[in-house]
Amino acid sequence: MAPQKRRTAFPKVLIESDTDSEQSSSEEEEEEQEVDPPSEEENENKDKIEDSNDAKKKGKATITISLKKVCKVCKKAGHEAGFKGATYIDCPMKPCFLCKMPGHTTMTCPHRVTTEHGVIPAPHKNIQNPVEFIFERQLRPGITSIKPPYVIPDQVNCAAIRYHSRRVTCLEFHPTNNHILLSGDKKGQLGVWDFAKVHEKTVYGNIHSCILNNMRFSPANDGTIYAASSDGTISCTDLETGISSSLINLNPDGWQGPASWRMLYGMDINSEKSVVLVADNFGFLYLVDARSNSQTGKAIMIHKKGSKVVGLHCNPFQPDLLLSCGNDHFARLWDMRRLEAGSSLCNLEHRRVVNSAYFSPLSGCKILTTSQDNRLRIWDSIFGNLDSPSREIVHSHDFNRHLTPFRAEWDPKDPSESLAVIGRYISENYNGTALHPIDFIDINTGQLVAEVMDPNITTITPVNKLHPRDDVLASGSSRSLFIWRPKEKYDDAERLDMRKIVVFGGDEKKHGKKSRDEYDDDDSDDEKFNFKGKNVKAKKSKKETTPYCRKAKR
DNA sequence: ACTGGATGTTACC
DNA sequence: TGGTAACCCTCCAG
Repeated sequence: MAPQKRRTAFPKVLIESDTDSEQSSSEEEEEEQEVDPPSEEENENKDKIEDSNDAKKKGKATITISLKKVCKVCKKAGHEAGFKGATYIDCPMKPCFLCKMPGHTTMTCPHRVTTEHGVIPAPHKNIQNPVEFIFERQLRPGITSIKPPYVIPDQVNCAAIRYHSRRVTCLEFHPTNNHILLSGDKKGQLGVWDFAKVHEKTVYGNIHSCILNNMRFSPANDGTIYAASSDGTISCTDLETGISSSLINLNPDGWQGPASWRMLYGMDINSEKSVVLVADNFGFLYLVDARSNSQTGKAIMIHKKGSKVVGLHCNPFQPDLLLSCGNDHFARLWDMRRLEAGSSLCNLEHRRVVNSAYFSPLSGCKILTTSQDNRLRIWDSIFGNLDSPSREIVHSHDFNRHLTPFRAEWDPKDPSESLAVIGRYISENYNGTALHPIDFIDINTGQLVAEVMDPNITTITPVNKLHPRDDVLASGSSRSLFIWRPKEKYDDAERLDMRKIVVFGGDEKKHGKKSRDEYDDDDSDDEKFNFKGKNVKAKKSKKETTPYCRKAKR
């Protein structure tokens, strides 16, 4: 850094305090703004250094520090945005934080989550192509339209745990063992937790060196998990032994700068073809043969060049159909037999980045997407008209760079394929506490079926997964994991005392200097890694098993 | 009970 | 088209 000259004489400091305006009525204050724009200008610039002409002549500057209260959102005086107790007051100068439309705030938004979400109904579609006709005649009857009553896991009465040292990024239930939950975090750690025996967990710490973005169980072996990471590798880990190998490593030469560092985001497995599909941050799809552990063919550009492909999903019913989504504002439908750049069957347009796109879990006929424009979109039939979504549901799940992106997930048990779960970004004031519920939404009507929360969980819960067989919800909120079950099925005695949240060792505050790597909440998801390239073919993961309760959280 | 810092995406030039 | 400032409900440590 260039050496700086010290001023010989300290400049005159003028402090504009807020006292004047507080003494005057608010009406006066507003008037003052209107008739005297320069003063507003001054208010806008807190700590502004202003050289007066007089001072300039003498070679001294006058520092004007404005202590007048300004809105932290728009920097204008006369109002303030932020929490008043547990209620957040929006800045009236900005468009609605929920639906993004100007003219009102979240409080008065017609889509505000109170009893139901805003639904924008489908444009009337009366064009029926032959495929759609056949679908309606032959396949639709297979999907029950009779909705069984929803069972909502709405109480943390089983287990809560914290062993991740970074925010949770993904969750996966074991395909056969009902009590095993796998979790990945921003640091790349993989947790295996038996939530029936609350204290039993294993954390694999050296499989990946940064964000574990997605994971899937091997369809051939339920003791094996595949994971895609921003370190550019796909790992294949044996859950019993912790032995892990890399299927591919897209950064064999290590860190050569952000322009070349490839990160893996979307991942899924096509069990029919025994192919692991992954996609990277530059728009490319890679196919890896799960038997030979080798890449088949070349990488295919499936999204806009240079854009992240954050989600991949193979159709559960029709294995040749692939769904992808990413930062180019599109979800795209592909035929696996004809995969090449620009050959998508369909492009589902969104107004902003698409966080996730999933086929419905049973029939695979519907598509549910989550976009950064605060809308869930439902396409009712992949055989029908996909030019526009059948419905848009306004829901608060905005991007915040410090959070794992929200993804609406289907309930895999719901035979009517109408229930979805997604965490909510904006809070509500519940008895004086600002809480961020987990929303259960009927995607046919847009109605909010349930909002699930616990007064002890004040953090946002962007990661949620419903159990494939049991009435269980697993959620990841910041660094913690929670297991929810239906209140109605358990009496209060079984309710978990949230003070007994289990926090395992290795996460406890250390005294003295902490290394940057250890504690900074560095969300350096993409560019600023400091790791050397690793190209490990097979390695034994370090097992950190700490079977004791370390601390009771308030 | 504060405050600072980490840093992805977008809008704008 | 590339570079960069701005950015609304975080979260945790100090």
